[in-house]
Amino acid sequence: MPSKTSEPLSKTLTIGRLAKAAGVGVETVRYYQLRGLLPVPHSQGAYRHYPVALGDRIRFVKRAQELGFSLDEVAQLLALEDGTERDAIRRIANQRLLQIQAKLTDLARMKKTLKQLLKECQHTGQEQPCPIIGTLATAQQ
Amino acid sequence: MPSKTSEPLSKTLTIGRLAKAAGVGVETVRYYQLRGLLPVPHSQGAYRHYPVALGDRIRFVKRAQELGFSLDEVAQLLALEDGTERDAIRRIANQRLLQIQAKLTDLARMKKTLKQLLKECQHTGQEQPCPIIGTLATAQQ
DNA sequence: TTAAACTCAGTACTCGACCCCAGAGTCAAG
DNA sequence: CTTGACTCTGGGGTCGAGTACTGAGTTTAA
Repeated sequence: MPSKTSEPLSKTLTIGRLAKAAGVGVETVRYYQLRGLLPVPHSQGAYRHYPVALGDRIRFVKRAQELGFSLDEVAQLLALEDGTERDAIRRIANQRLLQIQAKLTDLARMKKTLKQLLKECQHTGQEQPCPIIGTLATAQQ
Repeated sequence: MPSKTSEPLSKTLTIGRLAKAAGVGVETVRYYQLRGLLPVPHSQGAYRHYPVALGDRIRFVKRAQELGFSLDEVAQLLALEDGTERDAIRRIANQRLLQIQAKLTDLARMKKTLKQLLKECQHTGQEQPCPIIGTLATAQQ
């Protein structure tokens, strides 16, 4: 029996513990539930009780956000999880895929530019004002 | 003499023309000026007059934004332009480079996962709920 | 059993990046 | 010199993604 705190046998967490486990605030968990990113928890008693697995879900949301997805978009990604409405879901996933590809392309170009910039910046004299940098501001077709 | 409208000989634009040229609203131009993304224009008279070249600058800002840079970060990138403080500037550029690289890596993994997901989703039966998708939510280390 | 810690719903506030509006002033074409 | 398009400052609103707070109720560990 591993218990510093008595959890209700089935592996669920109160909102605070889930939040802590996922590294977010309780407000965020509530907000995500409101936004449909987390299922409505089956509360026995007055408090929400979330399956522990939702910690991963929350972390997934966070990661997707960092990659520039909005919560609505993340919700669509997560809709994949239930497996109903397969075809609609596949369309969405395909869109996201294209979107990701576009971002990758852009970022790659950005990286190249910046790298080039840095290299040339290191090779020009201290006093003339880094002429390549005009490139940065202009040559971004 | 190419003139439908008489601009003051030196190549400057009023805020409206600059905005239109750059594909943004005048409010955005003013806001950017406020945020230090555009130099304070040397106004002869009561109106701002911007060098035409700033259109490129604005477009650069927009593109960088799409790549997930905040205006503050873009301001740092633009600080590259004057060429003073080379070393500080190089540090910033290097940070951005790392940041971009990290995003690229993440996005690439995301793409792979999603692709895999789609493939498997197409191959599993209609009724069992796409078991790989758990992967999406959990296996994103 | 009681006090500390937690949770509830709801509202309000924040922050970034703008957008919109009012009322006044300015510019330049006819 | 007038007219209409443009610009000015200043203030407010919006939207997304939360964070903070309030006053009440609930658990749970001592």
